[in-house]
Amino acid sequence: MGSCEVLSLPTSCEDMKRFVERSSRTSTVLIVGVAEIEYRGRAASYAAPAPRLVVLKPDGTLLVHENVKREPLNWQPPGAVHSYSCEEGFVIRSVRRSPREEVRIVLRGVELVAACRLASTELHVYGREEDLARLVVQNPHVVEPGAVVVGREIRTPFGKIDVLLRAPDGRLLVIEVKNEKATVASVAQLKRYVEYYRERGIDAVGVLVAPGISEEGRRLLMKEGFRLVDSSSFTSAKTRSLESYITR
Amino acid sequence: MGSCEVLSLPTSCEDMKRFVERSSRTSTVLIVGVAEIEYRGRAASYAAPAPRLVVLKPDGTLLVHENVKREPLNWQPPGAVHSYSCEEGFVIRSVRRSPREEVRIVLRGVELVAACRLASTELHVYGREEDLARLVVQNPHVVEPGAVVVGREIRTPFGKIDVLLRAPDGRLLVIEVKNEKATVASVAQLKRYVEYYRERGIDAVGVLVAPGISEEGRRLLMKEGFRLVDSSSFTSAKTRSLESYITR
DNA sequence: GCCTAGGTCCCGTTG
DNA sequence: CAACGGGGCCTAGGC
Repeated sequence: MGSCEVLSLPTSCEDMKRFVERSSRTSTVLIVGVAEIEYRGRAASYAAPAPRLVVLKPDGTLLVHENVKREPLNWQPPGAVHSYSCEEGFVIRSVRRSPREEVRIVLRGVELVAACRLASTELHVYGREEDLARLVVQNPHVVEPGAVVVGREIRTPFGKIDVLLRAPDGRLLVIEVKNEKATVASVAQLKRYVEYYRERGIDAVGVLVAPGISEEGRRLLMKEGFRLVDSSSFTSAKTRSLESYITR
Repeated sequence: MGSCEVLSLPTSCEDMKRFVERSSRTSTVLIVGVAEIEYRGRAASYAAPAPRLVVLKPDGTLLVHENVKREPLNWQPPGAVHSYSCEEGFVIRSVRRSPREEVRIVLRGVELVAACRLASTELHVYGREEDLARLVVQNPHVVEPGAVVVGREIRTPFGKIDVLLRAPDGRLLVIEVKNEKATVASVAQLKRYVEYYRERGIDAVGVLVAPGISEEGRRLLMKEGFRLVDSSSFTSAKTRSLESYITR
């Protein structure tokens, strides 16, 4: 269907400017060339001229990539406004407000300019914390026999509680779910929620549902008298749903 | 210097395979085409065939971008190993161990294939927490007149303390530095450090150095009797150094 | 807009 | 290797 348009080089800066202005509204523009980059905003940085890849997306996203790393060297998130000019070279100025941030790129030796219409889909990712929380809600007995679900994503002044259960003896079970190994910060988070109830005279106990915990996390957990439920016990079910999902 | 090589299309899958295998050791490879993507690892996802940009870096990084968002739809961090084959289309298989993760991309309608040698530099970003902590170490009096520096990045079982000061009255001042507005989690972190000392019978007080704090953060801060030092008071100095830096 | 928390977070550093 | 915390984190969801 021919969704890419490649600008034939060499060309004048003005031609490049016209090409990019025209195509960047609907297409993702790729530019490879010697780029000098200044960034000022929440922090600041300067990168001396070197060959880099610049990606401009129609939603205002700006990416500057080098030969290494998953992360761009410099960037602008969606919503930034780009403007182009011909000065010391082809200049891209990308501005974002709130927070006010600006990236200025000077391109000199341009090697490749292409504009491609790409998709913008919603990717469903399976196997996140939300999925694990759902499993807990559907099987509260894995935390404690006879426990019943009180609520999900309960808001407190200190954040949302993943799952709230009530044990047969009346105590509240505050459940914090972690998809990956829990850390000391996970336990601290749980502690904030439990203290919120205890300060209101409600008997609550913290329960961490995670596939494991760091040594320091365990220490704090013990000190607070909280419990750890190993979620690997029901990862088989998780894997099964995952398989059915991935194979369409 | 001609650092980009563009594969002329259309071409056979075998030619593409050879081109990518050859160039991907030293160059960043850009492929635009209709891509179908499966990911399995810490989570799992499936993306139906659609036009997308695939970036392969020599360090093993894999990126799949669409028309929107700063974040790639799918990816593999540095260290992944890519292999290529011709099956239902041009197939890229990218495997990472620890954690074991795999991305499989099937490319059918290929629109653009280019390989470019890009730079790999070290970018110095100025204005991060480290810089603010340095300012505190150099000017402990902004926290408390007469305070002296005890240490920096002190390790406790609950994490590293940014700066530790001793007040003229002998009390320890545990300083937590935040480059941006502090949150409830920042205060909780500080609380862990202070409690560490108090449990050992050492009189300690928490001080948060930040350009501001969220309302809930402030509430917890008050409750704990900690102090907030507004770092905007010495951002002028920060800005000055930043200016001298950015203008080379 | 602020605030909270998750993320296939990535990334560097240290033990 | 694990663990911890920063990051210009980004992104989604509430309010």
